[in-house]
Amino acid sequence: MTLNETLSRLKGQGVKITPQRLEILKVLLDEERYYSAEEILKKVQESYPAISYDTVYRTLYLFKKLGLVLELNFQGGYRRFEFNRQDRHHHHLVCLKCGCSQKLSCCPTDCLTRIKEEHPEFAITSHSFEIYGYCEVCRKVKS
Amino acid sequence: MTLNETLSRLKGQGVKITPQRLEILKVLLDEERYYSAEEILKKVQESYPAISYDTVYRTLYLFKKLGLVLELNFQGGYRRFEFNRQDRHHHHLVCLKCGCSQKLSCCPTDCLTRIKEEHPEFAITSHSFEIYGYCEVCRKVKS
DNA sequence: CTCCCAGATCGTAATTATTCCGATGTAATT
DNA sequence: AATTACATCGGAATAATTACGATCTGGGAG
Ligand SMILES: [Mn+2]
Ligand SMILES: [Mn+2]
Ligand SMILES: [Zn+2]
Ligand SMILES: [Zn+2]
Repeated sequence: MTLNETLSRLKGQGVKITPQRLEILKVLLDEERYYSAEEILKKVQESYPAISYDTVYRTLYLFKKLGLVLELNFQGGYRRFEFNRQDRHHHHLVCLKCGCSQKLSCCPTDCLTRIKEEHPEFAITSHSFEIYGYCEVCRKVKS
Repeated sequence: MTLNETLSRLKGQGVKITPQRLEILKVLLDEERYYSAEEILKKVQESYPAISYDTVYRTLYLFKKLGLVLELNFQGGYRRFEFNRQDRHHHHLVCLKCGCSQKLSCCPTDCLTRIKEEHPEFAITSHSFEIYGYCEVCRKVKS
C-alpha cells in the first residue's frame, strides 16, 4: 500500500482528503510500526500546529472503519493504531517494561478455522493474538 | 480453586485478608465469567457500601500480581477482570455489539512454542487471543 | 486477651484518555 | 462564485484510573 494507492482508494470511496487526513496517513505509512494517538498528534502538529485530538481520533476511527487502520489494545490498557498493510497480517511480541515490540510471523490459523467450525452462528470479524513478557534488555534490568 | 483454598494460599503468602478483599474474591468466584471494575464495585457495595474504587483497583492489581486474577483488554478499550482458574486456561469469543462472550477451548500452543523457539531472548509471561465479531442475536439486528 | 503498627481503606481530588459540542472553515460540486 | 455537507478547532465534558492525606484495622507479639 503506497500513499497514492491509498489516496485513490479513498477517493473512490467518496472520502474527502483533507490536509490533516493526508498528514495522518503519512505518519502511519512512514514507519512500519504502531502509534499512540498522542504520538500521531505530536507528529502532525509539526505541520499543523492547530490540529486537535478530536480530529486525530475521528480520523483514526474513520480509517479503521474503512479497513485502513488497525486498533490494538494491549495489556495495561494501552491503545495503539497501525496502518493495515493488507498483505502483511501479523501479531506482536510486546515488552511489558519498555513497550517495545517485534512483529511475529505466526498466526493461529488452525485455531481460527476450528473456532469457525465450532461456532458457525457467530460472525467473526477480527482476532487478536499478542505475546507479552520482557525483552532482552528489560529482563536483565529486572526491577 | 475454591474460596478456602484461595484464602489459605493468600495467608501462606503473607497477604492480609480484609473483609473487602474477601468480598471481591467471592464476587470473582461466584460466576465463571469476567467483570468490569465497576461491576465489582457495585456488587461489593451491597455488603460494604463505603468501598472505594481505589480499593477495588488496588485489590484487583494485587490479585493479578499474585496470579489469582487475569486482566483482559478488549477491542474498544474495555478492561475486564476474571478469576484465574489455573486448570482452565481459555480464550474468548467476544461480541462487539452486546459485549457477550463465550469461552473457547482452543489455545494456539503450537504458535506459542514456535515463538518461544524463534525468540529465546524474550521472557514470555503471558499471551492474549481473542476472537471478535457479532453473536447470533446481534448479527440479525445488524444496524 | 490486649496492644501495636505496617499496611489497608476511605473520601476526595488529580490525572489521563477519550468524546462531545457550538462556532467556524473548507473540499468538492454546481 | 455560491452552496452545502461535512471537517476542523478550541475548549469543555465525561469516563476510567490513579494519587494522597487522614483514619482505621488484621493479625502477630507479648
Ligand atoms: Mn505491527
Ligand atoms: Mn473467561
Ligand atoms: Zn492473526
Ligand atoms: Zn492461550
